[in-house]
Amino acid sequence: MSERRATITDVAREAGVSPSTASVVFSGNAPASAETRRRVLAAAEALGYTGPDPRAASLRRGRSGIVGVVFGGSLRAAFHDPVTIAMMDGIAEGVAPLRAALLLLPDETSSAAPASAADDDSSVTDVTAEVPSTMTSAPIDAAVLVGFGQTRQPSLDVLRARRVPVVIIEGDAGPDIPRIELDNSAAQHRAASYLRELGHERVTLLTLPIRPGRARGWFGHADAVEVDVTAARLAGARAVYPDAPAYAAVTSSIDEGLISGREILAGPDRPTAVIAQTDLLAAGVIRAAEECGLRVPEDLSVTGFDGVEVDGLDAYELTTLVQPAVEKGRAAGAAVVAMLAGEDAASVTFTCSFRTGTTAGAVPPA
Amino acid sequence: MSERRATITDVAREAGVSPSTASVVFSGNAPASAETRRRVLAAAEALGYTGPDPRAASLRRGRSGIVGVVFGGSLRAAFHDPVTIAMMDGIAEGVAPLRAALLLLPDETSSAAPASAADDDSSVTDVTAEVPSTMTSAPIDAAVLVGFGQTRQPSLDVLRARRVPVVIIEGDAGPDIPRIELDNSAAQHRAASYLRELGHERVTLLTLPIRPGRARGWFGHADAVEVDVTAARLAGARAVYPDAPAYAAVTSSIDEGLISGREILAGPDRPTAVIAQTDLLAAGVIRAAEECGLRVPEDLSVTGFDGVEVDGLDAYELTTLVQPAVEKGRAAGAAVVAMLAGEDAASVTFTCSFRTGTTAGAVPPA
DNA sequence: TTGTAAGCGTTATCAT
DNA sequence: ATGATAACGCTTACAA
Repeated sequence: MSERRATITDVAREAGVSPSTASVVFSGNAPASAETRRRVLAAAEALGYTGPDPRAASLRRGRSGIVGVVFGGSLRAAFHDPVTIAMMDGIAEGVAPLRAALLLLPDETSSAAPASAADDDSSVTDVTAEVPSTMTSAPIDAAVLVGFGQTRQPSLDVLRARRVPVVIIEGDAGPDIPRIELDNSAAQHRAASYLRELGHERVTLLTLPIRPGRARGWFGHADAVEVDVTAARLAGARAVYPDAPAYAAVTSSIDEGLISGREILAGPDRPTAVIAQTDLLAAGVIRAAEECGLRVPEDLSVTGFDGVEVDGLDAYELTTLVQPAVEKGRAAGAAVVAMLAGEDAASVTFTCSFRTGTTAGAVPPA
Repeated sequence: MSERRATITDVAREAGVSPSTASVVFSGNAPASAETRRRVLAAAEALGYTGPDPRAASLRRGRSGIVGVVFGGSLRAAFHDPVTIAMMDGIAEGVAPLRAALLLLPDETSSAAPASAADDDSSVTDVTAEVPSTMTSAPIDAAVLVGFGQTRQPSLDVLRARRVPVVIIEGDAGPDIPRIELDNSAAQHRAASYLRELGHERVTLLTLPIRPGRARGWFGHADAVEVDVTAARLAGARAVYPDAPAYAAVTSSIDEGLISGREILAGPDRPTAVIAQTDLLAAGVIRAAEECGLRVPEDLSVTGFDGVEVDGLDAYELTTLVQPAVEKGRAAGAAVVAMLAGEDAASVTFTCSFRTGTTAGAVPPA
């Protein structure tokens, strides 16, 4: 009932041409006469042939037309972040010349399964043990690493061993890997300076997590800040306000900002300004301020970071640092295209622009 | 400088075994002695061989280990919707037995590019013309269609022609395609009944778009509702409130709900309850109510739909219909697994559960 | 412009 | 438990 699927050879035979000619008609990689094209296409239609099998084509070509996007966490977490989504958009655009599609590769550490009995027998290290199987067996031409901490080294090792070209966004993967970066520190410095010019002295910093897994709360100069982005933005703020109290959130969301904001605003020495490390956190702080009956920016100034559209913040325009998220993705995509073309891709650092919104103003009179 | 990449044949030779034996060591598809395994692995390490080339393996196996996820729009739009993200999570879980990765296939209609001169010459229809090239050339084993309107028929045709197993979430793709559905109408009916029991008479419906591209605004019984989800939920509400005024949003977001909410609450005959078709819209309506100085639920009752966590709605627990979004995805994944195993997958309809939150209460005294 | 030929690297089958 | 062999379906030199 279901006969063997037609191949390009069948189509060629039916059309009375050679397989290579038929191939050329489908790929367009060489000229073919209109008449030949017509015959081949007609034969294809007659046989229900829908075009070259991508699996066979990719073996022969050595390219699959797929670019992997590796996240340092769950899909859910990644897509909760508007910046990540914008970057994905950019990556898709950037790799467009390749006509490539994006393969989602979440890189969650699988709990290290105890290996088989023969373990101490073998001196051979199974480097793939702590790496999702898709990472080793997905037919990707290149990979973009997103939001990568030091933690994900094993996956990176696998990719390098496979000689898959890799570019990393916001992270350090060693000297050979092109990086797409942001001027986090300088940018945050600008926002802090702005507040200082407005006269703010009592400023609190609301940061991203300083360490994976650490609980929400205050931290001091003694606490190590292990997350790069957090550290960079923190440094920029600290350059202006060296001794500002700092409070670390556990994630970037409005609700998290609200919870953190409540605590920050509850203290005896209430700040006149809060520098939040993301727009979502800033939005939450604004909510917290509203709860306390504080007006923004009259009683409290709030700055964010990212420049994303925060859904539900309609009434305000956030004073924030707008990062070119889509362009970061686009640059990563372009880097991939370059590497695949045999050129070597340079690292890029993007610059945030400071946007004066409506959420930061003069320091309130004492 | 860069010599040819080692193949499994090289590894086999180095290890003194046959290629098929080496293959077995890597795939685990047949038993191999510990000693053989050790030798092969050692040879692989020595040669820098990182495992079978996925492209070759997928040609031979006839499987790529990739499941496509097709969105009826841009990635950006898709990932803006928390329900979609939850579903993606579920799909990933559902296809886990396949050890497959997910390929993103946005299905935006490319502006029909005028074809070459020889056009009227040819009677052969190029069915792929209005379909993204990735759809025709991506090595996917199966596809999950998400949020699909009638619009995307061409892509579906391509997939069927390629004989790629397809399952569709919230949409109708014809009798042969397994569907993952929700009891939208019945569920919405429950929420409406609840409001009626609370005594509400003046109720306004805030719906999803009734037609792609239509502007925000009021609509009546005469207006055709072309979007399935919108129609189903609307019908459920209309069964209880046949003549309730209805207002269509243009998307599902808090800000959109806020804008719509303002207009809904501004009228002369202000409703005592709003039935919103999504949680995000409901959240926006609540914001709008707050703006007018209306208390929820004392002055205005609001119900949502979806049961997602709305970031920034901390103070309320939405009265809503909780849909099993993750399970929908999981079911789609399971259907894919079944179809790939040669079984045929049944359609599934999931049931929403009504959650009594804090946003709907008794009708305020006149 | 079209045809011929030679793989691309792997794995399933069937012996042994 | 291991080995020999034959595809999997296509594309690209190269020749005509």
